[in-house]
Amino acid sequence: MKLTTRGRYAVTAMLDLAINGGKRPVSLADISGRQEISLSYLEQLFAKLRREELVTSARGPGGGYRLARSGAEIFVAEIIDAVDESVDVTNCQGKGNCHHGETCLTHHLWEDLSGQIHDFLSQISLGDLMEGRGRRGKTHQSDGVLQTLSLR
Amino acid sequence: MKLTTRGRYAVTAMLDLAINGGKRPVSLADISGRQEISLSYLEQLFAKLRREELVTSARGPGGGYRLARSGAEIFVAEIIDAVDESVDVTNCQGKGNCHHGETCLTHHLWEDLSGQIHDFLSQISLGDLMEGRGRRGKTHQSDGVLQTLSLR
DNA sequence: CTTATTCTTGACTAAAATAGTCGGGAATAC
DNA sequence: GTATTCCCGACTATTTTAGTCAAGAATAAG
Repeated sequence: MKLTTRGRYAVTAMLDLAINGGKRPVSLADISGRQEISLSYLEQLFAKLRREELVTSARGPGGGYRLARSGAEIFVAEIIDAVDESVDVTNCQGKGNCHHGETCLTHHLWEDLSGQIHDFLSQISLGDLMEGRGRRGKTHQSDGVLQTLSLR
Repeated sequence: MKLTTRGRYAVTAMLDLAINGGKRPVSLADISGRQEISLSYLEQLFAKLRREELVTSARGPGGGYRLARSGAEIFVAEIIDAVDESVDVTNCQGKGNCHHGETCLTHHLWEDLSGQIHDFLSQISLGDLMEGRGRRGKTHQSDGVLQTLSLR
């Protein structure tokens, strides 16, 4: 799991799509204008998002992109995975051939953490973000989400 | 919040320090050997970690670095913040001067998400990782942590 | 006190990833 | 038919990452 500006652009663009996309598709030119991301760069990102079936496209005048599913069913981790091909972290390629030294141990620990972050982002949907279930939202039951974490 | 290979190196190195550092300090040469990170690159990273008071140093033979606090009191978010200076995300600098367009809205949503990730990583300590309270650990009470998330 | 070890610092360089450009093409609504 | 929009590949510039190098300061140990 990596979290770079490219992933941010993708999530931002998808959020824009979720917000501004009703019945009509949204053109990349629109997103480009609103989010100040270059059109051609968006094209590259959406090529990947389409390959992963997170969006559908329509050509021609009035065309553009739509979310392939509802915002409640599209998770942040999916978006980031789609555009940000993850790197292999270990230098033993999981072959377990580094018997000496702690190399594999710490790599393994990192992988665990990375997996946790991924799981975390797999539980946050575009819909959640839009509904303000971010940090300070719905003060009733979903605020304080992180306090319920029993990790420590 | 950003999550790049540099942050991974830093967390890995700190984990190595937590694992291999007992009474004696650990030299960067040792970490470099075990984790296969170039010595000079480690030097750069540890300069920042020291500035943020996450480690203490001792010069001379037998010298090296120590965790400034116990592993249970050093959190992943701190390490990443120390080495990975975060970028400003908005293009209105929070001045609230983009009245037209949804730019600020999506940027705000991203900031919320970014904050959530940060909070999440602020709750995982080096000690937690070492104790196997990662993904598959202590199957009794701390496994399934993520299931307790009530975000959705 | 000398020496080897280790941190400390800054400047520099190489490599990789990111972000953006360009030009042409295909589909399609009007 | 024509303007609009997605689609695709190649190319380039910029930034970040990773690594190198060289000089210096502190200090433990002989």
